Amino acid sequence: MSKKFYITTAIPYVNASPHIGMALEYVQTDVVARYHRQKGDDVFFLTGADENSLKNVQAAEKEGISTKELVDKNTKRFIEATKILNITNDDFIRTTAKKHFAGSQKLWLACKKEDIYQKKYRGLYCVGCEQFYLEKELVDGKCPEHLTKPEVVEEENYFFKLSNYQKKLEKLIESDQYQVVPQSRKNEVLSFIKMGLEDFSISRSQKRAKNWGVPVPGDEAQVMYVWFDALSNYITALDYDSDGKNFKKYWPADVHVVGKGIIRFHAVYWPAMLMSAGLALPKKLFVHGYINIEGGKMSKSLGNVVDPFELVNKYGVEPVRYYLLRYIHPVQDSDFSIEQFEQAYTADLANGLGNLVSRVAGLVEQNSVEIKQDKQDKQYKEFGKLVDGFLFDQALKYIWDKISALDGLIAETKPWELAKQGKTKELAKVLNEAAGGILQVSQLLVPFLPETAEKIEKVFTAKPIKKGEPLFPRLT
RNA sequence: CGCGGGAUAGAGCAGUAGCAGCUCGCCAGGCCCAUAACCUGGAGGUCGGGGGUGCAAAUCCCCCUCCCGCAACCA
Repeated sequence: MSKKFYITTAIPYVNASPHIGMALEYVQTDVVARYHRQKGDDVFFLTGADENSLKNVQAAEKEGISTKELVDKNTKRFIEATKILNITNDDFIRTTAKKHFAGSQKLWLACKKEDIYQKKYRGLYCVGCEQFYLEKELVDGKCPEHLTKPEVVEEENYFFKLSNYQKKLEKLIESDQYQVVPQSRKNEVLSFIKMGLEDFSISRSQKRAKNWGVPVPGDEAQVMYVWFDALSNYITALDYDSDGKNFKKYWPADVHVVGKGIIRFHAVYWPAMLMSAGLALPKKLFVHGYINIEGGKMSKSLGNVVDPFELVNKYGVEPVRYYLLRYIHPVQDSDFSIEQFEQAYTADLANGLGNLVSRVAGLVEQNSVEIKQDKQDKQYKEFGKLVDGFLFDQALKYIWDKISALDGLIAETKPWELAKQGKTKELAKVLNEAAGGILQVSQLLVPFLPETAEKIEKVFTAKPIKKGEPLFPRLT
């Protein structure tokens, strides 16, 4: 009986095409999913799109198209991104889906009555931005964007009584019953909780929501605040609405993967909502960092957005996956640079792995050596720990240390000399060791660079073994 | 006193107490099987600054400087 493993990414709002940051999240999550599949677990990997965000409405207005058209168009781009990045998600939830509407409404109704209440909210609202501002965010009492005075708007909304869960949440996080990784993020969450939790709004008026989003059950005048509905995607995708078999089988999530910007929603709001509804809680929250460009934030207005499509088209999927996993720090913010990317390509992929494969395959072919497969599945405890700990950079370093050791082995044993001297026995021994090492490397590589791993395995299990084309041609 | 992250060789980074390390670049040698790839050796750092604890600190404690994010109904 295999173990179930449910892993999710966050669902981005789709007001624009996906950028490299989302690609990072996709790839990281994909590695964990593939790793668990390789171990024989019954994996369900979910990703999707938040289509109910007001940002989508605003983006559609700007483009002069309907919101529906906009989300259809942009969600398609996110789905394409998962495809070109070779992401193995089992489902892609769109929050405009019927079952999502039904599911998030069901969750709302499942929450304890005393946890959801109505309250008047009063705030400074900028019509231009269509959002509320805090006093301190204003410049001279004016909206920093439009330089106009915001209106005082009063609206009655539904609130969630987060304050009821302060103690429970603190214990939940503290005890690692819901484990926040890395530790520094856990500390951040704890100190946030300890500062005192305020109730948060879970609805807005239809008017403010522009008639877009999930209606509050029993109150047509209100639409769910996007977080309430967005978070529920993790269960609605499993057919929570109909109490489907996926929900029964896979919930709770084993890992939620999210960016550092939305940690509170996942570490605090989400478990509180689930507790209120009497549902099981997720087990782990992995928080990754952001990708910076030359030390600064990536943003459209600065025109420094890195497009994953362009990268993949130019260099191929596997180098992009490799770079994101090896040189973008798994949890800290990291700089992206194309120079570093190309350097990694040349040094690690072309000169390192690619060259080693050609080298050994060539030696085997030239000397017609027979490579015996020893099919013993070796356990790499240390390596497993790295992947389970989301230390993708170190896991790849571990693999590349092996590659480098194999290059060292060849330099030391000089197979070409053994061949000249007619020492066929020794030659066969050395080349078997090298080929065996490469096959081990390809096994370790499977979750990270699936296509490359497959190619390597094909080369070294072929009969007879042939050198073939370079895995990673040199950049010109 | 808002919260967090960062400051380590020319560049990019790893390293949470025990001789300061990796990749690229640079210099010198080796090899010639391989994608002008591979291997060995070398130069280059007072680990942001100051103080403290320890036999021992990049690593723990305190103070300071600079950089970058976030500041809850914003994904």
